[in-house]
Amino acid sequence: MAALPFPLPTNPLPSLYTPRKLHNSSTYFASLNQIAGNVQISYKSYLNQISSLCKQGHLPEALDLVTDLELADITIGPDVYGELLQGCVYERALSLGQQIHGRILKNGEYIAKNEYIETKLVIFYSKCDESETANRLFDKLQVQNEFSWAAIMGLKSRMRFNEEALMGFREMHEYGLILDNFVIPIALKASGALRWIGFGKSVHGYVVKMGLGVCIYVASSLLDMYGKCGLCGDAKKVFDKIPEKNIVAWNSMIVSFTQNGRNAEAIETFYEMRVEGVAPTQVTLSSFLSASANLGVIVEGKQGHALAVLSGLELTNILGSSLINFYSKVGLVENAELVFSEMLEKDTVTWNLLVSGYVHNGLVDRALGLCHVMQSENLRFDSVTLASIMAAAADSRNLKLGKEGHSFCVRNNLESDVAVASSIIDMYAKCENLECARRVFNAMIKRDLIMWNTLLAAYAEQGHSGETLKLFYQMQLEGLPPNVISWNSVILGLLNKGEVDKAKDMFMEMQSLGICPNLITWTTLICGLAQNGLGDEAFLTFQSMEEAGIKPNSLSISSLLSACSTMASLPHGRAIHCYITRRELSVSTPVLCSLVNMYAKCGSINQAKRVFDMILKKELPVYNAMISGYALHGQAAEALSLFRRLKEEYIKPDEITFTSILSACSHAGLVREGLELFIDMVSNHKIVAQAEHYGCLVSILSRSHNLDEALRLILGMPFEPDAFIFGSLLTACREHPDFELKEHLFERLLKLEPDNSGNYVALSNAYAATGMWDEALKVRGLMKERSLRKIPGHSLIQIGNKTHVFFAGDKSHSRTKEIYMTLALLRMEMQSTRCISVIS
DNA sequence: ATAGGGTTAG
Repeated sequence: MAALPFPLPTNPLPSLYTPRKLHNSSTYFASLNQIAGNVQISYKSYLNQISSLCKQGHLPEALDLVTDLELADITIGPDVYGELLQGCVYERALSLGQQIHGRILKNGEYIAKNEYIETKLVIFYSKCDESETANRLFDKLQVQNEFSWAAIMGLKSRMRFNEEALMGFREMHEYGLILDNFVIPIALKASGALRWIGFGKSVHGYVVKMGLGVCIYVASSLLDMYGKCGLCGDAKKVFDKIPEKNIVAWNSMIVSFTQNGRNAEAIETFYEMRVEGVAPTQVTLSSFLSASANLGVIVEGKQGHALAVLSGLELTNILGSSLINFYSKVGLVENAELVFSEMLEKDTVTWNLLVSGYVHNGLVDRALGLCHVMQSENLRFDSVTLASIMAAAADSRNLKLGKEGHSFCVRNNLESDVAVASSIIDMYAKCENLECARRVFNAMIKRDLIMWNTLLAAYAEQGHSGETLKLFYQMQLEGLPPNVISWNSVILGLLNKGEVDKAKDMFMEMQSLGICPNLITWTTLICGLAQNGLGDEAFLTFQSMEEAGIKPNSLSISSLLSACSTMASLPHGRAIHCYITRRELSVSTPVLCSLVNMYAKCGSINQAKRVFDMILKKELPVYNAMISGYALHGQAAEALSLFRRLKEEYIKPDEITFTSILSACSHAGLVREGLELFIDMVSNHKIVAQAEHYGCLVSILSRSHNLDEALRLILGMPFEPDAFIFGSLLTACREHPDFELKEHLFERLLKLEPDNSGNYVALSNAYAATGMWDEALKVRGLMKERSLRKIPGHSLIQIGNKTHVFFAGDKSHSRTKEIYMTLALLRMEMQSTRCISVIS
């Protein structure tokens, strides 16, 4: 016998491989006894040594011992090979395991046909994800026991062949094998992945019947399955019944909440876990960070980061990515960059996240810069990042970025991804390039509901109700039933086209088909009614919405407030303001802006100022709203002083600010200020002048009797004049006696916007301003003929050098004779007759 | 057994 490299233990321990419970194979015990009978004591010691070496991962050393035994001519039993294979399973040591497999085959059928060894081999190949070998061996098995079944099902589940895994589960049951606490988690995982809640629930029933619920593996799998199926309530019930929750149970609960959008509950559960004194892991913290990011809660997320550092957790891909995601979602880009630089290992997701983070925070240049770095390091951004880049391009109407992204997709074959394609379609639509959007849509082979909805929304937004409906029916012909979002788009398209009755019909029809209108449906309808001049109906609808138990969120509140502005209805606006206060709804910046806007547009500039003053931390949009309010009220001095205050607080004005301030100057006839501001905008702020800015300039110039100068300016513009510019010109030359000029402008306007009632109003006002009442009335008649409705609202009326603003139902100005005249004009706008009588 | 990023409606 060869010398041993270490002394033998004097009191050898019993064999380490005790059969797992539920094992009932008789051949297994037979082979064990056979070996035990004719083996010397040293065999057991060797087995012990081999076993402990295997457990510590010293597989080559263990193999050396086996060689020693072979050289000593000692018959090696299945137990030794079993230990070795188990070691290979722990280490996922494929090639070593294959060597051992070879030795087993060499040693003849006695070992190779042993059930225990056969099973172990199936387990080994399964764990190493060697599907083919594992399945081949499994099919050749003499006895397919619970162990081999569990291994094969685990393999199928890892390969995401979830249906197959569940079929196996069923088959096992049919063969009368016991479904133990090892296979049940696999079956539950597969049901969760497939969202087969029915199957999952029946497994739950079995678990209860067999009393397997006490097993923590089974319980946490159950909880995970319910979470994956979107049933957080059931997940919570399972969770609450677990007497001693381990970290996996806690994590699964937190993950379930996060993945179902119940972020607040995820955070709450995390705190409960902290109270219990359970130490968080990476899984805990990445989910917690995800929840914090979704809620935009900075303090919590930072606590998570601190805790990760305190717990000494490594900054792995997943934890680091979660941190980057959190910091960029809450706007702390520098922190995201810091984490990124601290990470030792980075994968595509990490890079992509920082790119998306930049895009999300409007740092498009930095995002593109990072994309270049990625490319130079031969890393590719994948479909997920591209989808978010395209969404950003869509939001910022950045066609250039969008096209760059699109061509990248084409070059890298990413456009076949439905999510990417949808975001490309949306980008083209938002950049008012419907043809390109349509082309991308048509080129797709596979189209999902979201993609159809994207295109529907694109046509609806532009008021192409006919095309929207066509698509709506086409998708149904292709077997895709529309959902609420599809219906919402159809209704929006009709409302944008002014087809109110059809929109209302659709609203009824969707309900009769069992599609429940959601918050957006209601808001769309309410705003559409308001925009089509049906204010009272809009408010009745708002009441119906409340009765239906739908609570407005901050976005729908903003929409409702702008509906009030459209109607110029102060009472309705006040009602909503009260509603906000009464319900103690959170007042976000957009809501505050809409409030300021609403009060200004409904004629109550003082109330607007009061809301403005109440805002503690004033951001640019709030300033913009207030400045535009002053502009509307002709209070140019106040607008200018607010503009100065903005600069004092180092807030950078944007193009919207300049639009408002320029229009204030134009209404007040401040020529010098207006021109200076225009130059400030272009040269200091590097803002490219848009049609609105030129429009204001035109009206400034023409009001200072520089109509010729204005016309020259338009000819020198870098783009074609749009409807806004013609509109400004028409308004600007109101008092100009040139009848033909007005008609010409009107014709150009109608070509651009045939259905805009505002153009008719502008022309009739222009006629009226020079006393051409008959012509003014004729235009009104034409409007009626074409069944265009005048939208009630404020009116800007030029008298002499000054612009006056009037609001529907506003009596506060009706003092002077001048005012009387303008009120008459206003009446005329509203009713188109009776104007003469008011004047007299 | 548990873990990170995306696309549609106002």
